[in-house]
Amino acid sequence: MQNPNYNHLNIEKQIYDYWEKNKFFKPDKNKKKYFSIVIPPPNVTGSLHMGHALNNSLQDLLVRYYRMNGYETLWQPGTDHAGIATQAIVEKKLSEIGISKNKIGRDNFVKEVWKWKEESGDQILNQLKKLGCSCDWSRNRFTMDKDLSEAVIKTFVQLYKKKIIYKDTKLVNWDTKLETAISDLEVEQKEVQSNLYYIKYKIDGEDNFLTIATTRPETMLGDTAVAVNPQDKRYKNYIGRKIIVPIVERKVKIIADKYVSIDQGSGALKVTPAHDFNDFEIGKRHKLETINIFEKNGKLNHVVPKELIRLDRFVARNIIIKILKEKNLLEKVENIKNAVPFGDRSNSIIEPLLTEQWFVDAKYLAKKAIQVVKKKKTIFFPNNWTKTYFQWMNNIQPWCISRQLWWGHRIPAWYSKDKKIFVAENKHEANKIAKKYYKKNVELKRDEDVLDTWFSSALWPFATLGWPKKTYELKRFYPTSVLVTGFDIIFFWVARMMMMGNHLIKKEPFSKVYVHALVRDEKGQKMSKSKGNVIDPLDVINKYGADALRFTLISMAAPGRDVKLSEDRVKGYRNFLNKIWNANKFSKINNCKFSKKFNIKKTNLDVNKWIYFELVKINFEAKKHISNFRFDEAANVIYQFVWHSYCDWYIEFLKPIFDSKNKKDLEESRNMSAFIQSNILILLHPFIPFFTEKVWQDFKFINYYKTALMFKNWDVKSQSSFNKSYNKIDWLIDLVRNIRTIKVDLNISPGAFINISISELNSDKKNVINDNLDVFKRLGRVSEVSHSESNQNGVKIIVGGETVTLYFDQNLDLNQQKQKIYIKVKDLDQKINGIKAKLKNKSFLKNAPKQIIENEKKVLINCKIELKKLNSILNSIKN
RNA sequence: GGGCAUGUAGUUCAGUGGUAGAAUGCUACGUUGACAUCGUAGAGGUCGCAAGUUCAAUUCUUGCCGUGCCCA
Repeated sequence: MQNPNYNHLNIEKQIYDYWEKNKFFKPDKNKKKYFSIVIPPPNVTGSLHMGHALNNSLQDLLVRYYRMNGYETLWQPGTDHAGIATQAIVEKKLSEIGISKNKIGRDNFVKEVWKWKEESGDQILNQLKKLGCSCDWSRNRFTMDKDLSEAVIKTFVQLYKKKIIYKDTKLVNWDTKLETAISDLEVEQKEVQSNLYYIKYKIDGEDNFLTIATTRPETMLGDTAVAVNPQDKRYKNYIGRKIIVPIVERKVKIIADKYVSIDQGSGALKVTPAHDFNDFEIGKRHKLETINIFEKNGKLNHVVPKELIRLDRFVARNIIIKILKEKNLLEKVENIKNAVPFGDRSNSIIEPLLTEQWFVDAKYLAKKAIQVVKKKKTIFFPNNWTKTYFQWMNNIQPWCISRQLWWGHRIPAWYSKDKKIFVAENKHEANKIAKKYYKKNVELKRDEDVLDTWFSSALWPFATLGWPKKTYELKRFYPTSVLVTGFDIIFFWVARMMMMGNHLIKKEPFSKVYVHALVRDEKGQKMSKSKGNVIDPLDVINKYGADALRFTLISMAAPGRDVKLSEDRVKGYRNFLNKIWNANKFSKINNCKFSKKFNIKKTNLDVNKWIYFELVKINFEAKKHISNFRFDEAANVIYQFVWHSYCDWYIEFLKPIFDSKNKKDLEESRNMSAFIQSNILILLHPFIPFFTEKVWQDFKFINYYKTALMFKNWDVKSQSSFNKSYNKIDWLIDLVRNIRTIKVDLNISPGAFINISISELNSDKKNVINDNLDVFKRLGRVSEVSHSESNQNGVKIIVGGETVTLYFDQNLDLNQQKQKIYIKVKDLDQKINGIKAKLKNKSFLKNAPKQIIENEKKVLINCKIELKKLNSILNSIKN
């Protein structure tokens, strides 16, 4: 005897081993069509969170679905090297044992990082296995792998030659804690309480002052102008004159620039081109001097007054305010809310800093990336992300790709002593070019910086397939079929892959981009450690199983909606697995399996045709939903079918058949039952792979279908002639429901048996009951079905327009029943009047489609019949 | 300020130009040989508000109100 409850522990691991040992995840070359996905490579430092769980559940669903249905399927896995994060982890680890990275030097440090990677880098991949992901692990890649590094270097050199990569001095977002440039996407604007200081700048040669307002008074040390709006009448006369920056006592020009808004602050703006993005632009327009006042760690440098040198910028701010107060130059201080940039890795305030960096001409690359989406070669789901994509691509800024780190792809640029740049794939090549240039051997020094991690990730969809080599995989699987990703990395990642793919391969990296939402807690709040509302997917997997978690996430993945995850939902779907488990137990007890003679076409029993017809319908719908990326709907229709059609009704139908001794019926039902059961596993496999594969094995379906469930296609033949039986059983179910309801209404125990008369039924309906007599009696708890009216007082009910009389043994209080019918009559009257009015309305008759009008007429007739019957029932109760 | 979503049952969410759905929660009853991680039945909705288009609007349009996110 089987355990009454399904227990996922042990089973999931056992099944995963079975798949892996048999190398089931590898693409099968003998297929006509292909389906490929590259995983959004998780950060090598990462561990599985709910976002990953959702993202990868969806990918696995797709991959399994297409693999089952005869596609050569590749799910390419791997991780990215996460420059900043990884370096920080290893640095911290080393410092715990008293080792500083500067002491051991670059080469040794990088060795330490590799050591760390070998030891802990696969954590998240193992967690993906727990989730059931069917990636081809034999192709696992890491963005720092040798071949991927080669692709990166090659790309850099190629883009440099085409002047798409260049070196420039620009303001970048500088992280003073990590001491590196970071991408503007890694900068998070946070609203904080700040002081807005109103500071008086003395006009040169006058005793008058202009007041400027700033939240960052310390940057005044680098001011090289004060700007006003040319339209501002208050300041018109001052334009072109000089003004003195306090403390540094620097004379700077008062300039006019439209950027300054008249009504913000005092209307006069201090301009610090070296430390503010907008000021930098103003500086360019007016050819202002840029004065950098910061060291790379955020402390003031030597250009500031002595007493401030080497002070941290926030310490300096307080001192400056003090000095201004003393000099009576601080007019007032306002408390305001403003947006301050924070680095999302270091959580420190980001400083715009003027440095020399490498850039990619993203605007140039964006052109093609925009085109392919316009031409619908790449399609977003849901479609509205297209807009976001265009908006960002159209306003794209040069991409700063150099990072002042040690961990990453080192920039393949070498410098001679006179600072001439030689970009080449290796030092040998660089030497050669340099020799040609100088006509002699010269000493070259390699660029210290590494490339942004996203630079290598941008090559992911093709570098993992072997590019720049022309491999089978590249030819077969590129463009990949679909990218599944969260919307938060559309800019980070999708856009970059699109730019690189279209430029380097001249083809879009993916045909479709499915964008899913974020996973939040049950109250809709973002999960975060500081809030303490994080649900760890691994805990959930342990408690309820990976299948239950997957089904929950998938069924809640409605487009454009955040997934609000609560444990109750997971529990509910765990119960669903248990329900199927027990239905299977029922099959086993009743010896439901395939016999050689099984032939669907020859099915005889209505109930078997009914469930088959239903299966065909659900199979069709589920397929449709999956190809439309409506995984929630797909999950839903299958859930409904399994629980409410198969378990609630079909198994109940089977019971009397299995109890009877009609061998033919028994045989047919055992076969059909096995067929439906196996198809439930087929439909559910992409959603809950462990459970379904396990049951597939237990029931030896592998012998009948000659394949592991993982490769069983979804084909079922439709049998349109079963339609009749489908409708018959539908009505029968309706009748049984009505009998149950009336028992509750009349306060009769639901187990009590009753007699019924079907004399008023039409012959079709009579046949339904006659053809399914045992089933009907059992489900309706009916002992006698008579074809004539008895003298006994019965209760009449109307089911699908047809009247049936029920006889109860006890004397009944029919008052409540009467009340209920009154309400129905009232509702029906209202409805009839509504339709009558409609049908009298000339413009309705003129404008509405024929079908609608015909339907209204039909409804009216049915309502009238029902009303008549209800009234006659009322009369009979009165007597 | 600009953009994108979103408002439907107590809750979480589907859905539709013509009769409003699911899951879960709730209530009552129930262990009948698959399953109490269960079954049966039930209650529960002015589809955010207002105007417009239409024979007909929860659905389309506009405005307003509320909520969330992204960009500046």
